[in-house]
Amino acid sequence: MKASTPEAFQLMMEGSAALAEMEANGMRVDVEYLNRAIDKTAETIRRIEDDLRDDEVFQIWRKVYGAKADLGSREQLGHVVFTELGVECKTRTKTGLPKTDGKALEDVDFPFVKWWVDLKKLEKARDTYLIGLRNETVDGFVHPFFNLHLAYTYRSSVDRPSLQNQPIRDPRQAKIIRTSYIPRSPDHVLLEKDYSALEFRGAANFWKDRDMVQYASDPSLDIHRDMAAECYLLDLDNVSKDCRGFAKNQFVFPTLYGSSPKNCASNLWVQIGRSGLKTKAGVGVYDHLASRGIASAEQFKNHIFEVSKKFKARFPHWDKEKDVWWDLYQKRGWFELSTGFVCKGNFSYNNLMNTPIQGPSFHCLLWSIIEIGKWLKKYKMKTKLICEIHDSILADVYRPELQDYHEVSTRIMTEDIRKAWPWILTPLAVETDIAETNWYEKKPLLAA
DNA sequence: CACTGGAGCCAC
DNA sequence: AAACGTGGCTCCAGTG
Repeated sequence: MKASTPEAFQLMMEGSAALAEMEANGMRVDVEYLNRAIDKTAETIRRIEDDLRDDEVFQIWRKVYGAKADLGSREQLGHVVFTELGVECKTRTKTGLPKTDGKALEDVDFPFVKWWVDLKKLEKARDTYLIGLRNETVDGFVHPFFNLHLAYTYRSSVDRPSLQNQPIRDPRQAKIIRTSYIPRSPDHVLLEKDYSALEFRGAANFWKDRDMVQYASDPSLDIHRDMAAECYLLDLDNVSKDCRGFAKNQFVFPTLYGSSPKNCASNLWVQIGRSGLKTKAGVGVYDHLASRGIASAEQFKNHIFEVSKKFKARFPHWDKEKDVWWDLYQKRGWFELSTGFVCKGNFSYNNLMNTPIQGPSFHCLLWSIIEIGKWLKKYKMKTKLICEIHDSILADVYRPELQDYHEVSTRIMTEDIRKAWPWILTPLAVETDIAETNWYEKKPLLAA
């Protein structure tokens, strides 16, 4: 048996108390808006359902299933699309049925199917987010549970409802849902601070790879941009925002967390077509790659194998240490995080790559929440912490305290923490958003 | 009627 | 040899 350290114990105890306070504070909900949004979304859903029932595809659907025809059934949709309509089925579920997820349906040309997918999105918005929120709202506030004891990486989770997965990438979903969350009074504003590149810095700090630390410290360096340049064979100044984004999420992080070059290559290649990816100069990436001699998935795969080799050569200490780290765990059966938590039990290789990054990264945030909470209490401030989302803290800030809160919270998150935890080798930085009316309207806080 | 696992989708 | 990770929530379909 191996116990966690006193430091980890203390972080867990103080963290639990700080998160309990967050729960008690709660987040203000615009209930009137919420009710209106539910009605409006329901109306849109009804309209789409009516149109779908009038579509000739649904006549076929009805012919097959009769009275049992159900627009909500994926199994029925899969049969209609991939058998009755004769669309080629490229992917199947574990149980052998045609897959009917967004990816499988995006290339199906029938307008019926596009609207069906849209219908599902709206139902998700209404059922999971809007109604889910209303069910948990009492007297205009929602008080979700913040857990420290559920994720085995010692990350947090939130439930009833989760506020850590509120839509933000799809602008329509984001607007419908995030408009519901508002400051607790006209004297307050929402202020959200998130750590910049927390997990890449976490990787550098854990592996202590000199070159990784360098990348995570020098603002003029950008690993995602550089890897985009290598993956797509671009000059650095020809890397578009999307190219960088795909390199980040389909090469750099997957590689750090144990994915194979083969998988990275396959995902990157498909994504070029799916997104219509272009270079900064506006050239299609398939065309660009073809002009550099890479015209097939097979050639691209071989290319990404080379990129992968160079990535390892770029960070040789990481490349060596990750296997030492895995071997040690296999020998002892447990491993310890930078923040003192001891993890024992069955972990996969990929768990061993991910947990020491994801856990302590969140612990940086947790430490900051604790210290900001202490400071708010010490000075009897009216500002309240109301939510955290892995690398960000949401505060309901009393307007007269805005400047103080902004300065002190940033200092705690970026400077004080490094004095407490010398294992953090890289600088830390935060970005701040402010929302005067509701969470959807948040925008970068302009320097005062 | 309650419960469960699969499938899917939302976030970081 | 190869392997991206962590969560919550909903509906459907099947079971008891």
